[in-house]
Amino acid sequence: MRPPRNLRSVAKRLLSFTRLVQGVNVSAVTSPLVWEHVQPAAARRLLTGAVDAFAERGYQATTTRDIASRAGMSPAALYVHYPSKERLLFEISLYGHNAALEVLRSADAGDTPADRLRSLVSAFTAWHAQHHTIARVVQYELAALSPEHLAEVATIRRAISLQIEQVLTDGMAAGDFAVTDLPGTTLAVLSLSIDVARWYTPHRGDPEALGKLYADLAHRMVQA
Amino acid sequence: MRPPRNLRSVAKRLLSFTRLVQGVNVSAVTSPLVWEHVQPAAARRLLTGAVDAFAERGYQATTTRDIASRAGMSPAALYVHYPSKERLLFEISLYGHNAALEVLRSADAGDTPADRLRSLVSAFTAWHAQHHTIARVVQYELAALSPEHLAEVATIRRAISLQIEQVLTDGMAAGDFAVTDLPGTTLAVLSLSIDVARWYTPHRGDPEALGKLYADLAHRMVQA
DNA sequence: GTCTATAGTCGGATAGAC
DNA sequence: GTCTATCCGACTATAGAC
Repeated sequence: MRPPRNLRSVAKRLLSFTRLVQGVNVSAVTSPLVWEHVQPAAARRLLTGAVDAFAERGYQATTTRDIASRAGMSPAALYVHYPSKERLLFEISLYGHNAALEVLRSADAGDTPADRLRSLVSAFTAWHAQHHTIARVVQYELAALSPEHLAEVATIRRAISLQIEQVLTDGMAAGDFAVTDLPGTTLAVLSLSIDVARWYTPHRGDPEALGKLYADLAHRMVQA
Repeated sequence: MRPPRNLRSVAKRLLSFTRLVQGVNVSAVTSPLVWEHVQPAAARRLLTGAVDAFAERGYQATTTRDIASRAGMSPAALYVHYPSKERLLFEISLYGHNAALEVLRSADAGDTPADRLRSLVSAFTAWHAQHHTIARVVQYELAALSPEHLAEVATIRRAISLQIEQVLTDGMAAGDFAVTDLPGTTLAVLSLSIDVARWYTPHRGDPEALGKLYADLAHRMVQA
């Protein structure tokens, strides 16, 4: 005798939705405030559910049923808002890359290259900690994007890299930094912040404090 | 009218096997020398195929058909040598973790904490570059392991972390290092090397040279 | 130990009612 | 815009011949 599938799936979805609304579901940790521009609310719920699922289990291990369930919907409802699972990934990845670049551009301020570098590394690191679920999708799910979508985010990645490379170049020109391998050191500085997305969880400390620590470490790596 | 499936699949497998034997298949880059202890040869071909596939596409995106095909076999033959796809992942992950720890233990030598740290970071970084396919599986596929298998590799990961923490502690005690946040700095040093697995490809330079650069950067991060 | 064939399950995506 | 129901392909793993 088969279980009453309809009742079970409805109950599961209601439970999931309730937990979401009450905000106590530990797996649904993405702040909805970040995605306020995504309308309507159902599309936003799907997107935040996808971010959490992709970050937790990876893109390939995440099912559309899982995403829909986190948003309190049936699997079919997803396709009203997004044409495919990959498109959902792309929207997250594109937004995340742009957000990371914007964080860097806003942080590139200071009287000396050293001040600028500290500000950049601090902000970039804190962003990866604060938004570690989005960052995980940004940094570790590139291979799941379609070739066209990958090309689009790749241009943003180059801009991010250039932002760090420029301040190192300026610091070398001013004699403040001693860098023998510019591309290698650029990559190392970026790398330090990016890897935060791999291991960070909220119980591992305050994103701002981590940013300050990493700004210090990065500065020491390059100073003359 | 259906295509002749038998002939097609046999042809594909023969082609795959031929490329493997000739060693010109860019997707089959894992050196068989590393896995000489895996016997018989068929099991070793499956394992190296799995390493390459997992590193390239991720565990979840890799099919048993893909692995078998890289080894020049039918999907069913895989189960003669391994009871499941997850077991294949575990064998790779366990071996990789042990290899990484062994590299650190062998490298922990030198007259001063600074020499030891440089040696450790240099070797750990070079290993992640040299064996970037294995390293990618080790660092990015933990979530796909069964709880029991994950627990087993987690103990090795703690030993790896301790190896770095110890030399930092010794350097602080000797007054050679100025480290304010020991756990944070330990993680940062490890992080720098681990992230190499994410971006490294052979065209990005010599593993040994990268090791030297990173040893220098890590030393500068902590020196008094 | 390898094969062909397939069982049994699940996934992305669609159809059509409301 | 959401649902239920389902298609259809692909997946892991197994059965049984050789």
